Amino acid sequence: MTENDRQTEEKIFESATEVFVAKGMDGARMQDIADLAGINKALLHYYYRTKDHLFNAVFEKIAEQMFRKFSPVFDANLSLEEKIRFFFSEHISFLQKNPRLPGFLINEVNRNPERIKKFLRNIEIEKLWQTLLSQHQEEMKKYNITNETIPQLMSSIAALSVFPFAARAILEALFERMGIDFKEYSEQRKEYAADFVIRAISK
Amino acid sequence: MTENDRQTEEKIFESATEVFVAKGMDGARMQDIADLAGINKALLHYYYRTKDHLFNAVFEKIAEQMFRKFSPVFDANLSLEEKIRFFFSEHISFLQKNPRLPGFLINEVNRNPERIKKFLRNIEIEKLWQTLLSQHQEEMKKYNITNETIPQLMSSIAALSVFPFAARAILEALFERMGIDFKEYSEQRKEYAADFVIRAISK
DNA sequence: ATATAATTTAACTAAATGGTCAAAATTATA
DNA sequence: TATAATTTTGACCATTTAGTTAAATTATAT
Repeated sequence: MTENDRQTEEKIFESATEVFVAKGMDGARMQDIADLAGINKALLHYYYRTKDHLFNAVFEKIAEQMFRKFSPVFDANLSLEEKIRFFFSEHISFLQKNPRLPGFLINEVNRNPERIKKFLRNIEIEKLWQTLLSQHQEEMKKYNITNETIPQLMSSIAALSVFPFAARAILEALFERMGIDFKEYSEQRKEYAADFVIRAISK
Repeated sequence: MTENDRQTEEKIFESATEVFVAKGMDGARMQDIADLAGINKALLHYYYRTKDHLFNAVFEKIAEQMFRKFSPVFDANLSLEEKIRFFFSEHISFLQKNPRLPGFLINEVNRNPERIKKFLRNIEIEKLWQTLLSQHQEEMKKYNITNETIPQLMSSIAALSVFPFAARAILEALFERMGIDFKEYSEQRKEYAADFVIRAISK
């Protein structure tokens, strides 16, 4: 039954995602994935031949989700400032719903740097890049953004969005003793980070 | 022989650090640590009873190193701006020498959030906090830093310093195709990040 | 209905892994 | 130098784990 089929495969994939994200590739157990999916362990191997296959499928999906969130920034017919606000709002909303993804990605990318290289080869970064540059030539002059500082700026923007979620456990440990709630903090962050960047690039 | 003793114990600890940082707790193998230390696996258990014991020792040391780098900021008789520059310069220099620590910490802290909570309980954060507040009351007014935004600001500073190293593999994959060298980037970053923050908090 | 194909399971295997132990080697001590 | 204490080792064990297999069950086509 193709319908039932799809159901089990999907259930396996969801369970695998949950376990891999929580425990990482090395910490994840095929048995745990099977249990969570409510199926036999052998069935995992029927749908995804090996742990590696299953993990790769999960990783690709997650990486794709993470990076997809960046792309609207490149098309949208918005000013640079609007794009920055839009990005933080969208990306942090996504991370609020998927708070463990940053930690997962950072872990796996460190464990196997080749994987992300291969993954990014399929994304035409140069193209997106050129789009962005041509869309904002005048603004970049205005904001004093040069080719030299673009990587610094881009990585700073990513840092401000992603880091709090990657290091969430540390921040929560600190916040706990200051009476700060992480949820509140991350909600505030959408605006704070956007303002922060915009002030930083305004001379 | 206490001297020789110290040597093997140290060698074990160094090897364990290297392997744990590279592979994480779950990915690390006691055999690999023993091999790297040039000793028998049984000897690991002679000095550190279990893998957990050994890992805890390594983790504590690394966490301590990471957070120690923050503390001079609290004593130094410097202006807020000087402290910011000082921090980025010092912390990024440390990370250049220990580029894998951020990824390691983020991974392990996500795997076991309790560990970092326990660790931070031994650091008198409230005290450091109060020191900082009292040292810079006027400047905080000048920069429009309120009690509300302090967590946002602090986490932003940490993010700008730590994130590029945690996500180094991703950045390198991107930079590779833009002809940018990570070493150069991280050297530039000390000044860029400091300027970035200072502009961001100046109205 | 029946044969064929696809899905699911229980039981099993081989390899890896953390940990143990008794003996050997080395070092300290009387 | 003899003896005791410590350090180091090789061989071993129990458990865990990814992966296999053959049989059973279910769905599909004729």
